[in-house]
Amino acid sequence: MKDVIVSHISSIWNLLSADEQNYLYDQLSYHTYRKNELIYSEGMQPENMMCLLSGQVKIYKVGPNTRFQIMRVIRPVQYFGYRAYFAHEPYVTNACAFENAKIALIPMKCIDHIIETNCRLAAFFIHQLATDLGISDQRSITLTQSHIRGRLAETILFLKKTYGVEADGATLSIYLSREDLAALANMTTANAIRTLSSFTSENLVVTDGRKIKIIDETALQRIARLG
Amino acid sequence: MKDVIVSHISSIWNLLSADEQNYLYDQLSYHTYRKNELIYSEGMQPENMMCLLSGQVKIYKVGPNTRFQIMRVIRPVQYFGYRAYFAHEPYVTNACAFENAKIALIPMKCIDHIIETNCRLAAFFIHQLATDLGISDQRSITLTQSHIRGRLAETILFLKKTYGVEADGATLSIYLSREDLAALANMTTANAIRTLSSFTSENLVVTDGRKIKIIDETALQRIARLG
DNA sequence: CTTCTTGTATGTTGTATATCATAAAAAGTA
DNA sequence: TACTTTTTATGATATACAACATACAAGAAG
Repeated sequence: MKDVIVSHISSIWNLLSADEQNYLYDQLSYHTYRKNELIYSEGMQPENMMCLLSGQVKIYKVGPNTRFQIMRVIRPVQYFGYRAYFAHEPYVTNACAFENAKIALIPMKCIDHIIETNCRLAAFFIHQLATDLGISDQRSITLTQSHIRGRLAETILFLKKTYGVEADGATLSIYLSREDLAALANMTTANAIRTLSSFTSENLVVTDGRKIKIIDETALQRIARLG
Repeated sequence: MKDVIVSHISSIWNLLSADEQNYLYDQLSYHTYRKNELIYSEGMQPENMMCLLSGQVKIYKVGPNTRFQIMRVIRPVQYFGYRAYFAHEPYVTNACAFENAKIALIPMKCIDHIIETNCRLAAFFIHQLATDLGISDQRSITLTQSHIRGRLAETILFLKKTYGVEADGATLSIYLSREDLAALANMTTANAIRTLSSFTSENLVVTDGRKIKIIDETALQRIARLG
């Protein structure tokens, strides 16, 4: 089992010395989460960093009016759950599997210890955090300044860029409920449905259940850019 | 001059070995910016990391409708301008001095080089980036989910926490224009003025020009919490 | 001292979008 | 099968806020 994990987490594993690999090997563990199962929640102390091996995970926050907003979606093979530990804080977000998920757990204490002497691993996290911070700042602007159509268009394009498309080159390979799509684009479910069906009648996309196929990407880009 | 800089940037200077200090000492430079002068702008390649020695700097982004939003305000002595370099991106924000500012410039190439072997410095940046990412995520929620009164109340409390108060224990020690206050709280200038004067007539704050004195902090917290 | 500019203040109107309501379709469940 | 629950869909209403307009105060510049 552990060897399977190791084969998946190569992007950090390869940064380690043989000694460090041995040290970490003993500490690795593994957990499966069922659909809609909570992985961690706001206020908890972060102990492990996680690597999603398969399935889908969403990281979200709950606002004052109980509406929830998806901050990022984790796809295999990505790491998550380390930010709070590095900031010496409890978690400020919630993580939930929205498809059955297999997750490798890596104790942050070990990571912290290795980082004391392994600068390449440190550089990995610096790069990761710096990239995520840029994305988060960009999202702040998009979510607050763009109008509904712009936000939904941008979200659809974002999903294409992040998750890619199926063999036809146009259908998003991630299937989200309308509610999650709304939580990602910061709008109510009703408006996500409404706006998506506008896009359909304007021949920008075609939907089939939760499948979204992009028809006119240029037009979507224009809508996203103008807000 | 350089020795003055060194005395100010102790939080990273102290993490360096004697050799590293000597190496960096030669590369340090220094620049003063006048009020409203641009320090860097979106699209530029990041070459230096900066340390604000005195004055005030705002980091902001411009949205699709040309409205600008302040992402963070830098106070002495804080570092900024390193995120984009670490993410291998051009700047995605603009930085502008809104009070005459003295700024130390530290070439990122040098930092990058030192980080290859100095894990303590790497850990400094990891901590910094992780903290900023948490703040950015929290702001996303506040700015999108709270209503005007909640956003302004939260912004005032945020300014108190970040910049502190004067001798009376209640007057914010940062003086922002109404326009900047609005850009920070993500609203139009007119609404910032309007809402602030509501707060005044409700005896939550007292204003005198750009001075804001907090009268009823508990009430402000309640408004911020409920959105 | 005027004149011009910039920041502050407040009222009015229009519109984007949340909220509420209802219903059909789809997906589980017995 | 029938029955419940969830998801999707669409219309009507309410409201928060942006946009616009106007006025005044305070500096800055002539």
